[in-house]
Amino acid sequence: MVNPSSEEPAGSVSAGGVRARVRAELTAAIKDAARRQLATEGASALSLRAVARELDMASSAIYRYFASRDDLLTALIIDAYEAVADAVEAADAAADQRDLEGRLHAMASALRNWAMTHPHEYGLIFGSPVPGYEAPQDTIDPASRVPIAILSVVIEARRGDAPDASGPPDLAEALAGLNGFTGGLVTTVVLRDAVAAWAQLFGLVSLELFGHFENSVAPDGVLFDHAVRALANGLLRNEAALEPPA
Amino acid sequence: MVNPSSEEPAGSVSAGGVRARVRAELTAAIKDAARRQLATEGASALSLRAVARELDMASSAIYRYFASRDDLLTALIIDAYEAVADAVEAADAAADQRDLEGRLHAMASALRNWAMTHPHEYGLIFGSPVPGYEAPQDTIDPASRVPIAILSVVIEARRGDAPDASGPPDLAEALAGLNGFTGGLVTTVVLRDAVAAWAQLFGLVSLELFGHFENSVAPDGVLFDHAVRALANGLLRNEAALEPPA
DNA sequence: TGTACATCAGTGAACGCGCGTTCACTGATGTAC
DNA sequence: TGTACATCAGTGAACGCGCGTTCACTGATGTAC
Repeated sequence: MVNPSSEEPAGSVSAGGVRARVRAELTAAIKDAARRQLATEGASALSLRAVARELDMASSAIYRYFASRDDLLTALIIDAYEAVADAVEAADAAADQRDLEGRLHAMASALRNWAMTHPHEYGLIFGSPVPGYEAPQDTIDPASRVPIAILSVVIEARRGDAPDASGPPDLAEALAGLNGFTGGLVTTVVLRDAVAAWAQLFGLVSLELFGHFENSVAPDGVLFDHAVRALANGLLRNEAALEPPA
Repeated sequence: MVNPSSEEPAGSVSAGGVRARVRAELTAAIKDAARRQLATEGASALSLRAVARELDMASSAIYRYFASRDDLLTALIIDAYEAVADAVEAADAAADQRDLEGRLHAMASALRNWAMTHPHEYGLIFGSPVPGYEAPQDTIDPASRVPIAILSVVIEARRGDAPDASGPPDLAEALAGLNGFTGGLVTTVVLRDAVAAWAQLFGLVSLELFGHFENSVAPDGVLFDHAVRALANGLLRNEAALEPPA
């Protein structure tokens, strides 16, 4: 019922506007407190009562802003998706648009930086799904912004590939869901490489953040940097798309 | 205090052996019930009381087998690491040892298959860390078996690379933690590619399993197959190790 | 083989806790005339 | 500008629940002589 993300309904600009602004502020304060709690307790331990406690209000008051715990969680998830996407897209926009390798590197670094500075929010959206929580439709669009940003650069780089090398039909079918994003501008082999690249970036960040690089890879991002450069180097030229002799 | 994984202490073979065997069986039954619960509720909702309920015993009885909830969780985590590792290593062993690409493909497929058939156990070890749970030392060795198996094939394939192409010193430093595993048999550039490959496999499996491929990549593993073959093809030859023009 | 003792497995009650959500309510803020 | 009414924000008590862990205990199983 409560829909805090919708704009205030039309009404008296001064009076109604005040109420709406206060409401928006408290909504944000609740989400901030929830985020803070996320950082110390983890997603599934997120508690409405604890959030209310931090804000010095009755636990029942939260229900004026979010219909349920899951609603609050959904809001946090959407915010997190938007936040990483903002960071990644901003990094892309700040780069020389002609330097595709530079853009890819900038986006990858932005992704890793955001993850390192918001580890629990990253885990919320990129870790194992929260048990019992079913992601609603509203999360789909925000969730696709980052992968789309990365795919886009690859597509731009490889648009010129000969269309006769369009790859095996079963692969095309497996990637059919991406046609809406790519507009068929690119061969399926390139698309395969682009998805694999996104998986590698996601994998490097997640492995590090989730502790799987402990004692084996330094936490300074040097490996990440080199790996991304190598990835971009292979990906944005034709070499990496070589098919097995088969 | 309770250490269910240790073998039975020396004693009368018949009598002591019976008690120990019964104990081992119940320990396994507890872990099975816990795993079953994991599958429906997720890791952080794992409850000793629910496990006890499923086994028709008093909740306090669990404490004869595991000192605490965290101890049980640790046992499940270790089991899960061992189980994936067993699957991956078995797939490797079953392949023609001379066909390195085949071995890599076999291991990758085993990883994905295990993940698909044990999604919550996969999430337990490869998802976001369970809040408040600190992984003890005993998890380190089992956790490294899979990455080591994968690195090993790459190392074997690329052992002959010219040692003068040993790569930038900062990269060598970042990967110094891996020296114990590789014995310096391989250049740091190859090592970088190997880690990136592991990250890509992990990323492909995790993205799919955690729902990030919904509506974009078919769930039939066709993309995975093609991506792995392309990865192996590039990785096990020299081409993928080409450095950027600097 | 038989007996006295020690060890172990499992019970059930209890402690203290926190949780999500509902409900009837009080005041304050906004709206319509 | 003033008044009557509607809407909204926030309260505090309560419901019913499940949790991890401890404790003193009862029987059964194993051990030593």
